[in-house]
Amino acid sequence: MDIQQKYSPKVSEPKWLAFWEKERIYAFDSDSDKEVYSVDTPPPTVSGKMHIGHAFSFSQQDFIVRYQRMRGKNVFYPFGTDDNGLATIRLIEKLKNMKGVDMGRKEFVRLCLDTLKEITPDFVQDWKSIGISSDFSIYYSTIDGHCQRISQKSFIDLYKQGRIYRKRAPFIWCPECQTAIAQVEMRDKEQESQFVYMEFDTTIGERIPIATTRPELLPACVAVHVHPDDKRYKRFIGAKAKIPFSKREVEIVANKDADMEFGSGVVYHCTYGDMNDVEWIERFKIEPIEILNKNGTLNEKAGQFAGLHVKKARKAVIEALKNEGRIQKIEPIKHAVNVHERCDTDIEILTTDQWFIRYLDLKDEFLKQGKKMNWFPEHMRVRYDNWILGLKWDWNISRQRHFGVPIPAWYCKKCHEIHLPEESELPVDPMEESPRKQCKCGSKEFIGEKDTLDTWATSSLTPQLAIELMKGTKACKKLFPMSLRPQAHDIITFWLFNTVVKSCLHEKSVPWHNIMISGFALDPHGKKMSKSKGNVVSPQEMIAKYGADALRFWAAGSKLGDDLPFMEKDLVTGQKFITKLWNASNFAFINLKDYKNEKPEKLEAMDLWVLSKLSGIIKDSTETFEKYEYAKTKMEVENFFWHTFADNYLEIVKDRIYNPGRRGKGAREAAQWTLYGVLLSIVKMMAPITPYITEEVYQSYFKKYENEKSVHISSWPSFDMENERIGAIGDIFVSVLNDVRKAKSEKKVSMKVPVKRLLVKAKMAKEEFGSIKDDLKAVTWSEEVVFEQVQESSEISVETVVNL
RNA sequence: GGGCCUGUAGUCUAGCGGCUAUGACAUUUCCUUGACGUGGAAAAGGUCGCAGGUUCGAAUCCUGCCAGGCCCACCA
Repeated sequence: MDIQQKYSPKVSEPKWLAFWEKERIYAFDSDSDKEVYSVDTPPPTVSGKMHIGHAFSFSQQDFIVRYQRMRGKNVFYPFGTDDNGLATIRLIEKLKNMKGVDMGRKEFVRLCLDTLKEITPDFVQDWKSIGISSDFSIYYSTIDGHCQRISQKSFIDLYKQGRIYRKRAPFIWCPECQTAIAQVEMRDKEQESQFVYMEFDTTIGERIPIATTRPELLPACVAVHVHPDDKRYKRFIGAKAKIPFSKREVEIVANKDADMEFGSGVVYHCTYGDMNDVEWIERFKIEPIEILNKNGTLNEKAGQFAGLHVKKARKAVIEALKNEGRIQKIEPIKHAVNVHERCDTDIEILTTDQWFIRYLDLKDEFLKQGKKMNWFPEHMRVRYDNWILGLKWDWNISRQRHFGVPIPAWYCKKCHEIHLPEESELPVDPMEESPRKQCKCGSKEFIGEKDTLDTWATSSLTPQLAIELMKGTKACKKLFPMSLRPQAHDIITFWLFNTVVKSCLHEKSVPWHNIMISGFALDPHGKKMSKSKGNVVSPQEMIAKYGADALRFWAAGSKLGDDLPFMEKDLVTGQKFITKLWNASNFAFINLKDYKNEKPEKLEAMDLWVLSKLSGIIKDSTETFEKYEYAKTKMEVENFFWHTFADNYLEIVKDRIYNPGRRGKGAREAAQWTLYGVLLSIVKMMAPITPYITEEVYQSYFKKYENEKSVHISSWPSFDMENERIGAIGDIFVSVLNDVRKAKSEKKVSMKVPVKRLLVKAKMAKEEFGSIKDDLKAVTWSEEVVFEQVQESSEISVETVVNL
């Protein structure tokens, strides 16, 4: 193997990436009896390129996975892409410059699948480049036949369990995407709006003032609510209000939900301005009047305003009210409106036919499941709990979209009976195929369901999607519940919660034993990155400039769950570490040409010292890695490598290595053996964080003495040579060395300038001092070293007198 | 309005009851030492957000406040 003079990530990273793939270093062994470590890898959405947030959180999960692999586990780390959602539709529409709704369903799905085939390999390449140690041959796409089958099977199973029902009900609707959406897909948006105070006539002769931001819903007003204790309006209760521009009269009722402080204190109940209105319809048993079309325009029930879009209707209604002298005042108001998180459109409430999973009765069960899993960091569980406690509606799993996993159902044309396919028929597209059996009523004619499943209905099955790929193998049964779910904190309420729901319903079990939640990558000022702010950092550019190891090194700088500002200088720090590790290894092996891989009879005190320190680092690193505290591991190993090993130990042993004749027999061999062992341990402990440079060092130097063909499947270091007394003696040594360096620095002379007489006063035995004297003399360039034993309270009290 | 997290040197951060409060980047000075100048040695830099309390002892625990972030609710 050629050994590079200078380490270049540009050369080495593609080389080792190709090596790992060719040698299948990260392959899952499906026939093995070894303990399995299974990972429910987050499938990224195919929507362009990997972003820095991906690089951040995927690196963090990869640290843990690589550590577990080195601990000897049979690692199951599949890779998937999530591409049945709106994000994928948007991307394809953009790439192909067309609109999905203008195209036939079959045609559009075909186009999506073809386009995905083209773009997915490039997309996945980014994950490979950053060094994610997945077994990429275990791959799924959430729109492929395999996933469609499992997703549809889940639907059928839950239907049979009585958990799935279809209902015509008012639900959150996006008029832009023209589909129902879920509670979790809504987002708050601050908007400037007008707070309109309007007056309705009543049957008691007086007018009642109503404040609203949605005057256009006036034709849908079904009641007027006032607080029962509101003195201003008590007399109206039981009377009727006359709806302007119509002959309708509605009840004025008492409702404690009406906030006396807000607006005029009078609520006009429209169907539907928000989900509160839905609740009130049920509570007061009122017939709704629906005036909205699916595209956000008003229908014929809106009378003179029919045909207008909501925004235009608002102006028209205000104008008309003004003309009738019914406007008291209009206040500008800034308030939060619910919008669809994908397109920023104000959501509406529309009554449509939808499929739901009934699960509100299982809230306690979900909370219980949450407690059965280990959360890292622990406090992330609270977000999960809060979300469950705040759930109000069943899970709507149907979407009115072309592209997605079809809902496997037909309706009998004659009797409307619902028919589901057999498991063996899956995956099925009910728009293209028909049921095999005729209906109970004798009819053979069916209408296929044209709705598709919510993307989360499929991605909540990622453990099953991945594990089913291993069907029939020996290790398959050992994969569930999975060992680890890694993800970021933004989708605890989506992906994580939904997966727990499915697992609970299907498997009666938690889906994973451990959950690790990553934070976000922020811009240098601690702000969220977004395309609109223009503060987005491209991981591809950073990798090209500094290498993947440097980027991973940065990602290892933040505690799990913490957000981390991205600063390019941190990559420079990583780059320096990588160079330093390369140079130190280079130096070590220049002097290990005649290395014999056997433990020498006698080690010098300073060898024992560095080994003792190393033992402590190994112990700590292992403990911290077990607790997902890779940032601590990285920090400790880095510190040890740089300061204890490179700055001190290497300097100390140079004399023994260069001038073996001047020193006792075996002194050089002791240094060599120690150098080798310590460096190998450092390389191994850093391997999960910086996989490329450690592989380069391992392959260039260690490979000829070690058995494993890659450092990444070598065993995690474990040995214990911790020795308190040796540690203390070595610390005295380093303390003296620092004093000498300080003295030379103050005199502004080179470290190489000889010290005429070095006097060390310390609390240690004469023999102990004898064991470090030669090394000390050499590294400080002293001509004479004198020791004076003192009795002081502190064990490592040192006084150094340097005569230059 | 509720919940959770975070406030440590110019910047990012470690420490989360007891050593002189850690390290990196930036700053200053020195060292062309035979792995590395992408290096090494040293210096300066801090009311540990603010105010109380608990304790022999608080950056660390408790209470309140202030600031920032995230999630949720309200938004007629």
